[in-house]
Amino acid sequence: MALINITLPDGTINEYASGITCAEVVTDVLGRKHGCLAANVDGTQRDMSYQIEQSCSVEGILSDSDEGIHILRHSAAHLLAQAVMELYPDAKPTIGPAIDRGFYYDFAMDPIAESDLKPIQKKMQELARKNFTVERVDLTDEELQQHFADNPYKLEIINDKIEDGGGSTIYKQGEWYDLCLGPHVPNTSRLMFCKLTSVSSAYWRGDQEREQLVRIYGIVEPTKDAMKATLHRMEEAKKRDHRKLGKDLQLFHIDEEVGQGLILWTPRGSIIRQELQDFISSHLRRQGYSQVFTPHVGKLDLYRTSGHFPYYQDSQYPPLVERDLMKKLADDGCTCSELSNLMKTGDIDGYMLKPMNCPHHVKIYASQARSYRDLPLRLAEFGTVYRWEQSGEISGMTRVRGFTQDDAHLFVTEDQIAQEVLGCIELVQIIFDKLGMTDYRVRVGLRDPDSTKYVGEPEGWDKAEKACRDAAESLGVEWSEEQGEAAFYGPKIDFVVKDVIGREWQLGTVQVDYNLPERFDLSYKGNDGEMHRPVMIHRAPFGSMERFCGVLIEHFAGKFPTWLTPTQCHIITISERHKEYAHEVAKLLRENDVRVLVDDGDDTIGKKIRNHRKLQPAYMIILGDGEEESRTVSLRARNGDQVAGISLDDFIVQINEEIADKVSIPSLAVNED
RNA sequence: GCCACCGUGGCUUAGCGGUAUAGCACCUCAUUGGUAAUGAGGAGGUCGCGAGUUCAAAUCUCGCCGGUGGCUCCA
Repeated sequence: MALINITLPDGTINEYASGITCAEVVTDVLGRKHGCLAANVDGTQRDMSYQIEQSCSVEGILSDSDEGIHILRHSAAHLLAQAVMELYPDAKPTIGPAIDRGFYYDFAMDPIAESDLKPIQKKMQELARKNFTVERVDLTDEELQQHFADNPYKLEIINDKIEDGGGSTIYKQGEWYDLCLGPHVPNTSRLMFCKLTSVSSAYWRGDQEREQLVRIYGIVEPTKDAMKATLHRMEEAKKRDHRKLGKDLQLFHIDEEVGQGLILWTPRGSIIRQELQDFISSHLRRQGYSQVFTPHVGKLDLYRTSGHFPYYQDSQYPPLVERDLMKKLADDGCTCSELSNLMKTGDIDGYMLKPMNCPHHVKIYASQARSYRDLPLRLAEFGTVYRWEQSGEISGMTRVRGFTQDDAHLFVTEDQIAQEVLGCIELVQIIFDKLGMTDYRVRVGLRDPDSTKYVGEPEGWDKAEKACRDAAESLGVEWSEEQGEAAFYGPKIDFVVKDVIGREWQLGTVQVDYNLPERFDLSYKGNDGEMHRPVMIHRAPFGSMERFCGVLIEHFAGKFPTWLTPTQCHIITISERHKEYAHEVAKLLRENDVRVLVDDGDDTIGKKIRNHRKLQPAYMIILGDGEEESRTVSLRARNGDQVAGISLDDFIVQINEEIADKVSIPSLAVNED
């Protein structure tokens, strides 16, 4: 028998007989209890049963590695399908991949309820315990057709994805088998710790026009402890959900009578928003932006010119038509669809809630003759826009129908693009740094070189794309280039963050735009005396105040830094005779721009502390005889730390410093170990 | 929009065919208390909205409104 050399991760080379399996190699190296699920053979993932014929490198894949957990999840999806097929023989399995947080499997079957998951999960555990060997089998094209003859979904995949004559593989465990490339765990006992989390619907191949499938989600962990830890993490995440905290902390309210996805900022939430806006504004002024204000509506014609009305109608609130015109049309017997047609063709006009601020800003640019000396012209506005999101998409503050962008439009010459894009990015960096937000990724959307849908000249695009890349690079965080992800009018940079349950949300965006200046026929006179077309940069570094605050609530888990905390100090009296001093302290703090709240009620001190904790003030100030006599305050921090006897004057100085510096964690009363 | 689940006073929640349960918050009284619940009392709900079934509906049925999770991270 031929001998082969196998290189191990540490560089040593062992000699084995050709045909040895991955499992045997790994066992030989790591011992019987190696815990590997599969192996990398020359960098390619293989099953443990894979027979090695030639010299190569081999590395075991452990269940707690990224690769390992992925395999575990994928195998758990198979186990789920096996369980569902035993309980619902008429179901047709379709696809079941591993995903970032677990796995899912889609079935063509009658809808099931969440309560049906328990029995399925039980069946999975039962099957896992039977410890089926998971076996890879090579099949020819004909055999594949036979094996999946009763499953049109699998046949579609076979026909679409598998080259003729190539055949493919299935994985078998017991009687059940599935079309799959693998690799998979060697046996089902590895899948003991599974939990099905939810059931929902999905369309076959994500296409709304196609069959609706039942999707079952689950999570799997290699050990009982790992499962416990994951479940605990999920519980903790729930506690910092901005929708829960928004209610607890009285930051915002959504009222069904006002409308879905429309945020009412309560007094406490408004303070946070206002502080953020002030912060952003101060940096905008430094960067040479001009603040503007524009109304919430504009004429339909404006949006015909910009292209919003014809192209994005489905995601806009329906247009507003003047009352007299409406009446006249009604008297003439005009139907709704006729009205809609008349608006589309431009035969009648109306108004629209603005879906974007750019057309208004463009009109400010165009209100004067511009010369190259005016550029770059940077127009900024906290502009509120309205979009008709699908009802099922709406969620808390992160997906809404009315929101305020920290918007700006920069009108620049082509030569200025790079520098201005960089300026936009710098602003994001300054503010993210201040807020301690480091967990975000940057996506640079570039044009698809093979497509012709893009407006503008290729040379301009090259420059703009380079500007976006360079800007992203300058941030020093994870960023990726995505070809074909550019808007048709220019490349862009997006900032993406995750919420507590791991969903990704796009916050800010910087977009270079050759299109709108064209559509609105914008121009400026260059130093050559000729007329030129400016380029626009759209940028909303935080996306919307709503989404940004939602993400921020979760980022801080409701424990905002002092400068953002709605009520920074809650003053608590020990007894009734300290009332006067408490109000004196409150008055003094207010005069020094500190936001305070006084509780001079007759609850006990313990009770008051307990109650006030719910609102997460930066500090509680406890006032009793001692404090009053010495004109001091005693502080209690959020973590329970206490400092007594700080002179009132010192405290005012210190808290004002803390507020001015925008430190992320209130630290005045925190004892250092 | 589509699928599943959910909707009881400001918040959390019991009840799931005989006109509603508790805690917190709120108000009153007593207590004047030193760092995560002092005691007693009180007020507050047409059980999301509308229809239907029934002698009787928070409870069953249907429609609507709203919320939650999900709707390609592809065999």
